[in-house]
Amino acid sequence: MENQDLFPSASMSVTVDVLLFTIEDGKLKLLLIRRGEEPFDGVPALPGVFIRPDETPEAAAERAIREETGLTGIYLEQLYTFGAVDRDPRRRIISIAYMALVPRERLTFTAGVRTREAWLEDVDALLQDDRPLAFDHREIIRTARIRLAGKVEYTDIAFHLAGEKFTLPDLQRIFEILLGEKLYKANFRKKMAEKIEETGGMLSGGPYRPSKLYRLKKEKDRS
Amino acid sequence: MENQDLFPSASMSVTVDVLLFTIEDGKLKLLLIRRGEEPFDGVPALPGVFIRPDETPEAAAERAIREETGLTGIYLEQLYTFGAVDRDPRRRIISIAYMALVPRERLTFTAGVRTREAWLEDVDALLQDDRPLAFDHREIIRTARIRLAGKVEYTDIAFHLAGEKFTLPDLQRIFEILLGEKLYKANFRKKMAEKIEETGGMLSGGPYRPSKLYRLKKEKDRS
DNA sequence: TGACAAAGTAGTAAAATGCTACTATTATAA
DNA sequence: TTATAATAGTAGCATTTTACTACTTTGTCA
Repeated sequence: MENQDLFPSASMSVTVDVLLFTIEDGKLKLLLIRRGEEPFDGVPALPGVFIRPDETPEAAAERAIREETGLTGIYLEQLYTFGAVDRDPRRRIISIAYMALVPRERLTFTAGVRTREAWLEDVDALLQDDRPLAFDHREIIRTARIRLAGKVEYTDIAFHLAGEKFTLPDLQRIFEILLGEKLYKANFRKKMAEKIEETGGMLSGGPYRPSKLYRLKKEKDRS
Repeated sequence: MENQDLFPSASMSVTVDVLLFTIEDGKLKLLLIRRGEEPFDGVPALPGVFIRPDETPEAAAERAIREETGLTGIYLEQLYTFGAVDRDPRRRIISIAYMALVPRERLTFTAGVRTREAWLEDVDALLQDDRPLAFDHREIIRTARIRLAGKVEYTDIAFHLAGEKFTLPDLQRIFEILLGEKLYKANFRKKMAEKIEETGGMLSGGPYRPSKLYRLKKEKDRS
């Protein structure tokens, strides 16, 4: 990389795009904004910022989230770097995409300073139809959706979409939404057993039998 | 991303680093080069190039490989993008790392035009000791090693380290090297059965019983 | 007090995995 | 020509995980 080259000083703009996911109404949703300038003025897009010279990509992603939602300290992971030569019609831009996961109850958002509006969009519905999205953002979203489904199986990523305390039925719904398939209750509970612990509390308020509240165990406390 | 920003025209250098893996002498090995200029002149490093303005990151990775080995058309996948502010002592550089996998028999290499020498290094041994490596290349290698072990389990990535035709004992060795653990022969064969098909040929030449040659089935032909 | 409906548990068949031990095949040496 | 070494390949069983059904429990609300 830092190898020399025929064009050693060639430089380009680098941006960060953020895919902020949450679960709402039993659906996986994603924060979109309406662009407030060219190109793609008025078109839905992912929130994003240029990386500043003194800023890591991750810090830039955090800044993008903060600008759009006011939130800090939410779970972030790098997705992929998109670098097609013509992905921006004006000039060469390379963009590092980050996925952010947040429980719905922590999430608030308004239009950013330079953004017309912001809203949550049903991801799977969005990927079905062919509404226009700015740049290559549709491809980025598709990549993220696949990654998310894949990582549910071998990481604890799904827990970032649940709150601090959660019920097992709710947790199961999150897993099912991400995976796109029904799971068996009994087996799901057996598999979760080693990862979670009871808080002692119950979630009443709904009709019918209340469910117990759990929290995610620390990695080290697992059997 | 293509959102406007307070520093909309801030730009930086973007490079690609390549982790070219192969299997040799029962070990996972990686192509390293000795740098031929500052910074880190004379220090081992990953091969890499600056991305040209009219070139995708993937094409740049292919070019880096071609320059060092003469090879084209080998398996490539993006690993991660590294962007610590001080990862290059001179100036801000963001680097996209790519993993390349190639069967040992396809691989030849010599020092590149601007490189002093090139050689294959035992990856796990390298990660044990603390020999100096240029930039954050040690961290990049560590990240790749983990990714590789992880992806063996749920993708066909390991097959890229075997040739077109391979024996099951050889294939099992590749899996074991990547995973870092012994596998049970009988179970391994059952699991591979759906992915592979016999070529009809045998690999003789060794002492003792020859083994059958297989090839990877096309995805669509699998049961 | 009882019905509703979801929370939570039991249990069993089938499939995958962990693990041991066997048989089959070939090259080489005697 | 035969015995032997050593790997290729298979059988088979115990254990664990997964698929799936059906039950019992517990609260709210009429």
